Amino acid sequence: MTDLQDAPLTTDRLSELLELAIHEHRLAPGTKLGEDELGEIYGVSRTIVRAALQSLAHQRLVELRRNKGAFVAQPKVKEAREVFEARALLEPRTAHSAALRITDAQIAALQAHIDAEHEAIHKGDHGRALYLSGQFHIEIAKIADQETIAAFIQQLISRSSLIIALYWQRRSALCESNAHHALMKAFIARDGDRAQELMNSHLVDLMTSLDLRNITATPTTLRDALVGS
Amino acid sequence: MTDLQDAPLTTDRLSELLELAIHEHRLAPGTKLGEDELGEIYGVSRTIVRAALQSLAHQRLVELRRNKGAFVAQPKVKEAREVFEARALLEPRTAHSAALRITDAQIAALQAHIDAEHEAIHKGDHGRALYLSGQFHIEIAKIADQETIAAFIQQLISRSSLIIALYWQRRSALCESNAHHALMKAFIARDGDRAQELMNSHLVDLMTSLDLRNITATPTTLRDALVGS
DNA sequence: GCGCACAAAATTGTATACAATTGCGAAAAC
DNA sequence: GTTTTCGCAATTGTATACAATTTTGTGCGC
Repeated sequence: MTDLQDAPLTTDRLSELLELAIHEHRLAPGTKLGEDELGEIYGVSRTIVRAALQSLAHQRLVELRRNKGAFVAQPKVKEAREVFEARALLEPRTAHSAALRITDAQIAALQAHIDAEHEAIHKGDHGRALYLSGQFHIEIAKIADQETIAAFIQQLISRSSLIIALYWQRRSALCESNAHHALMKAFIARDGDRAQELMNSHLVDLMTSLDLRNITATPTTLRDALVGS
Repeated sequence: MTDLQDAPLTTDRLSELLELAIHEHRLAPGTKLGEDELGEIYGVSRTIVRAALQSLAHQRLVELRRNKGAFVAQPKVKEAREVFEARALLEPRTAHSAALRITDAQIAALQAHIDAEHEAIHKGDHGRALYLSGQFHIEIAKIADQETIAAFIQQLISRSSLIIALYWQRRSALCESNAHHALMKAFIARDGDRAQELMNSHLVDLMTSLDLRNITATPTTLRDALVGS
């Protein structure tokens, strides 16, 4: 369970590990993240754990309840909508910029990324596939050379992963990365307008594949219902 | 110097105090924020101070250098551009939504906000005027009922304050809140398109009032030049 | 006088100890 | 048998002590 390298974990590294676990749906929304528990698992003191949890709380991946502890966040329906509305504002234009700036090397890297995504799907590792699928969007923001927006998108992608865990409705056909493939073609053609349009449809597709009708944010499992207030 | 209420400060409260100080230009970019120093000033232990500094670092208001300490951030020219590009992506559409949703009570509150802004300018309290000017934008995002986007805008506004501290060129005529007044009229008319257009021009105006030509991020004072790497 | 090396002081990084709050459970009362 | 209440266990909040790193200051050699 602990890292292979027994070098003491830093705060940032621990944050990354936890973020990855959440992103890959190994940690379900509502799960309690006890400080002592995490500290023992990763061989660090509560000081480090607390800093990492605060970091994740800042990204809205973790909810801190005073004197209660840290829990993997459970975004409400309203928050889910807001996240996708924010993505709709940021990502299409960013894809546009990326298409105009992308280099051949970056195209190759993106293609490798998609290949890895396909491989994960083929292996049935849905968690990793979902993670890579999100990273694809972040890579685009980086290609657009917009670090500030990329940071926002990164947060929104992570939160989207939580939202998918809670509100995904069609269990089959996870991560139809046809959309990513189509985007690639637009990038190769350096067609900014088309990339923007494709990204927009992609996000609409994603959102409509969620079930955001029900008002109550139903926890996934019975246990979560008891743990979460 | 310390708070009137001698109740022990919480992490969040300390973050707010420091953020306000940065926003009002009482803390200049590059200023070193020593942990012991802050702890003594506010009567809390380094534990609290560290948490607050980490929080501010997440908002990019403070830069943490390992084994060196915390410093008020000094955004580079590229970052300054990125911040305003992100604002240009988020705020006009948000103003549009706000104009369609705003209630009479919210209009009154916004008007009171503008009045307070004018008062601060009249008193010559430029720091407070700048702060209120930023809060105006955040209020709009809240009226649009977009908490997620509002949080992003809040961060961008704070960072804009640092950018203004570093790159403002016309020293006179600070915070021409005519723009805010014009926006108010669009809100009162519930004219979404006009609000969106006005917000866009307002941001362009703001950005063109900066001097982002020079490649080197020149520190404001000689001391900063020595402190900053 | 200048420069390098080593030592001391100061500051940050981390762990641990203690305080406060919460939640659970057992015991007692009805 | 059910409910209420008190107390203990567990967990988080905060402060402090210790370790590691950086910076500063001093002295020796050239």
